[in-house]
Amino acid sequence: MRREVTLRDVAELAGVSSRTVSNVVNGYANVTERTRVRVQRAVEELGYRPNVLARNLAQGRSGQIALVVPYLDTPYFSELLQSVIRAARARGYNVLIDQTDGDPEHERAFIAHGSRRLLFDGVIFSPLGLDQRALADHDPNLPLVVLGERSSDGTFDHVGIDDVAASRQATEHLLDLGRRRLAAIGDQPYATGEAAQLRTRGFREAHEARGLTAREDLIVGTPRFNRKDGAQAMAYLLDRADPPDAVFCYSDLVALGAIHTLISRGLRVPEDVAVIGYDDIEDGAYSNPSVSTISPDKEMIATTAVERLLLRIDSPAPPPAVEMRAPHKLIIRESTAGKG
Amino acid sequence: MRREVTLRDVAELAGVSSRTVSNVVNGYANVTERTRVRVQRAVEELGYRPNVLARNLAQGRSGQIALVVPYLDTPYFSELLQSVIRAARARGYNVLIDQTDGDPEHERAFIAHGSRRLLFDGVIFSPLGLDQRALADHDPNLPLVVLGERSSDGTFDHVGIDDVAASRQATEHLLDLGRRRLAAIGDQPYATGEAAQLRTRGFREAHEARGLTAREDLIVGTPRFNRKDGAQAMAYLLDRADPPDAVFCYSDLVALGAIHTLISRGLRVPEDVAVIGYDDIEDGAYSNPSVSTISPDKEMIATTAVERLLLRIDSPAPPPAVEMRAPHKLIIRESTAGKG
DNA sequence: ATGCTGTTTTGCAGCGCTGCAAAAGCGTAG
DNA sequence: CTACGCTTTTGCAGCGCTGCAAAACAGCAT
Repeated sequence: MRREVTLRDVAELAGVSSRTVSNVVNGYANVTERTRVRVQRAVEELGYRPNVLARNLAQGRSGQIALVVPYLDTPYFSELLQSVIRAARARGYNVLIDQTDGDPEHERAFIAHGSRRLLFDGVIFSPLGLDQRALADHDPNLPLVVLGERSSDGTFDHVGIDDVAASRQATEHLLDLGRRRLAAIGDQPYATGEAAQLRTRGFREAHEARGLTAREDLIVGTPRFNRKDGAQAMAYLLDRADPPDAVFCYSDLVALGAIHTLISRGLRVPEDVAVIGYDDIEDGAYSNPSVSTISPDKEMIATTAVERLLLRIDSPAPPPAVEMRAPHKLIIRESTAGKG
Repeated sequence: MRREVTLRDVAELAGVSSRTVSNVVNGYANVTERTRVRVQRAVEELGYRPNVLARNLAQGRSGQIALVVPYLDTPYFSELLQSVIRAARARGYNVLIDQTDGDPEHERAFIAHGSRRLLFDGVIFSPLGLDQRALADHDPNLPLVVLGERSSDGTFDHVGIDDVAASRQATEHLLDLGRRRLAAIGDQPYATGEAAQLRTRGFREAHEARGLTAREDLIVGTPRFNRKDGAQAMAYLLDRADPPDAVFCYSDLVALGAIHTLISRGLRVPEDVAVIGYDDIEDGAYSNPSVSTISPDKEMIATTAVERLLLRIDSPAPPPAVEMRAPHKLIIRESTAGKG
């Protein structure tokens, strides 16, 4: 395996200094057309390609950002991931992915002062296991953008949607159908369950706004937002004396699990039980029945997050922390509206 | 922002040479307990963390591998991705992800002699837009492991499952149910459609093995293996004079799309039409009806790929190319067997 | 003491690039 | 012909680490 071609090799062939070659390669101003052409030719003749590692070291930056999410096989995240990669690539950055499984230690390792630090210039982070307080304890020099329901403590940016309003909207939709025994699946009444709690709040507020009272006994918790938990929670609800006639699920996966249980028990969706989800993943649009849902603008969340992060990376003094709300909308499908 | 602590800083404090500090930090042998402790203490006192960028340059390696797949929001890939990350992390490597959208240019850029080259020490690549010939034209110095249905040309390793056998098994399962008008959805009769063609071959062979003949007019092509294409192809099949009584879909997403069409037309699955998919994605297990499928051992594919790649990266002379077959199994669910 | 062997520590060069500031070139004005 | 300001090119140091080979040390036998 022969040695790689270096700047110096090109310089020698072109008869200029290696610094000039660097200038040409990086498209700096103030290079005469004459030399530019000469260098360009030498570059091509030798098949020179810059050594990213050396450039990184010299510049003290890696040109990479990390995207840290709890689960990659969750459609919501894999759909988001796509948009993040696209946005970052457009700005010349690579994306390093990591899945934490919601493990607090793993999450902490990514935002703490650690040896991985230099591998990325900043982090887009969707926390699950770390609560608000633990989040505050991040490497102060690490540009950080947080996704989801945590709020900013002033040292990082935060991008999310208005969960309370969205949940309220979803619940109101169920009430509009005339349903009155509404269940909610997905509550998480502990420090790291902020997202869930906001949705529960929206669920309650929707009732109150109509002079109704949410049935507290129909609010069921789940450890995760996946199909299995949804299926189990639904089974639990159906085994009660007075099962619900509508269910607000805190994610589409939960909704899919719940629907699976309903159908296999011979119930009809939405006739017997209407179901609405949250996240607008692709599966929900093609399932039987298709799933009504809250659709956050993922593309916007991703591009906003990347933009803010790069701004943070590039600015010498940390810019003021920003709270950003991406828009969302209610999408009505068969699981609440029935067949067309 | 103050300067980072370097090896030299630690060396000074500990009263040893910077090389010794390096030895301690990297756990090299031949360091006396006395010095190790002294250095260790200095490291902690100063909060030293090695600069990965500098290490990379000095060692001429990046400690990263790239995983290049066509689509990240396809559950098959996002599930695979997880396992790859886990396996790589266990061996001290980070994973850089890229999605190509099946664009041949984009794919080529990743395996060709290019400036990104140094960013990763090797690539695990699932080609879609590049055919066998284009694949051969990769940077010979790039350790490469290819996933899917291409076969190796001797310059890279290949990991996949036996598509023909698996497809045959799926088809035989449908025949065992007594169905005789079998359709196949997903054929791609062009250079980059090797995966599809192997599945079609298996479909035909299953018929032949029983002295039957596959209905060529019921083999439908699709540009991609997603829900929408599955839904459309199914609609096309149902509009025929003699619609099929069973369908072999070349991916679970295609199957989910097909089932969606069937149900919305008022047909019963599997009573009227039995459906089997391919890939064993999680959705298929919780859909209504749940989807019978061919389940490739993804965990094994991922770990094998990573292992081979690292072997290739670490060995001075390129090891001989290997063709590896991961096991698969037939999973029978409601879409062929009905409710349990 | 001296030589020998094996272990531990060190010094230096160099990975390939970019930042910085100085040097060279060049055109115009005095 | 010299001076001045601007553009273009250069040289060098240094990013922080590791590879290599030499140096220092230690233990033991002679």
